[in-house]
Amino acid sequence: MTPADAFLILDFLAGNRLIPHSVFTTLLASLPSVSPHTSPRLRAGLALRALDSALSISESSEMDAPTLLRKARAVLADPDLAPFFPQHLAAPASADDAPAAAVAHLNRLLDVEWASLPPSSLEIAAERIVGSQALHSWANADHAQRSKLRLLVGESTALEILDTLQRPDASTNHPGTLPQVDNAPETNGASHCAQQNDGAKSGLVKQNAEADRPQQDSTRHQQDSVQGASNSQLKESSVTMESIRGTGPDITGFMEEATPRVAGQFAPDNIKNHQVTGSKRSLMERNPTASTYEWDGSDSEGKRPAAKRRLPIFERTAKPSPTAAHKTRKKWSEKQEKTLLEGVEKYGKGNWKDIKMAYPDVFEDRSTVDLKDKFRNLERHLCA
DNA sequence: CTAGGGATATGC
DNA sequence: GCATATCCCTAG
Repeated sequence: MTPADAFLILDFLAGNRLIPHSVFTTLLASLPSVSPHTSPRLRAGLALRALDSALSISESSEMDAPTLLRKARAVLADPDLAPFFPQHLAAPASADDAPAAAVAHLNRLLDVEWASLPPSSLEIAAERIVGSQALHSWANADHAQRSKLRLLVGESTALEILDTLQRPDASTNHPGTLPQVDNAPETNGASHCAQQNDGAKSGLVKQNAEADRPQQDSTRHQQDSVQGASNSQLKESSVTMESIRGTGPDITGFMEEATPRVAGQFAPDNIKNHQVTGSKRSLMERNPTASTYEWDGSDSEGKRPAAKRRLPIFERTAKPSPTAAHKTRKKWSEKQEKTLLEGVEKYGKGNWKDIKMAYPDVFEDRSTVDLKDKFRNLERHLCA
């Protein structure tokens, strides 16, 4: 398992409250180490998990409230964890409160924080292949990619999506349930592209106490349904890494470069729109809150009147730049350069994907190609 | 996905 | 202009 894979799994598991701490701890010990530069979400998940653990009644005997409160405060004061608690959680409950009330209050806050964790990278990827963006992803996939997708989503779901795609009026389809089909349009080229990279060391995730606080205040997401689904698969204590290791296609292929360079269609807020109503939303239904936007945001492109519908097919090239305008140049920070060198030393030159995934926050706005290009430059310096 | 060549922006 | 850094395109 690559460090990148390990990160994806950890990121998902740590933020899922329904996975028991004992199970999580076992998994953590058997995964390759993940760099201390782990993502804010992962760090927040680990912090919440620690607090959750402290507040839970231990085994047989009921613990008294003062003891629970003491344990919780110890966690909140832990220098390794404290930076990752939201302000209102980290602020110790007022000393006047009765311990029982303080514990109850903390539990309530904890519930809110768990529910507010943004979706993990794996969940976002799932959204891309079976959720709101499934049609887009499948439409752009070639034959080999679709074979991979089929393995990931299961045969029946694949058939539904492919059938929807094949309809001539797909783009103007009305919301509704997906039709059932019973034929298999493609041969199944099961492609197992398991990656071998055992350079990973074992160990526990270390917390970086001076890293940024998790910035979750502005964008809160609900993920109850996702958590419920994952729970059914993973809450059995018999889960082992063998059940995850080396089975199925490499999902990281669908994670990388999630957002196009110039314009993206991924609006995180859309995720929560699913399944909040009773009936299941069709994959064909256009997400009412979906939006496209320019990363650059330099001009007022959105205000174009309806006349654009009459423009010929050259419309696209009439936009700001003929060849997808260069994204605003961003100088590499010293931290990024050092991290890149560290990554190359650790994972080897050429394993840009692993390096990027090992330091998600450092390279948040750098693609693997950026990493490669930058290292090429750094190399030139050394040779000169 | 990665390597390598090319285009473009930026600084002098 | 040229050199360099960053970004883009594409073959394998």
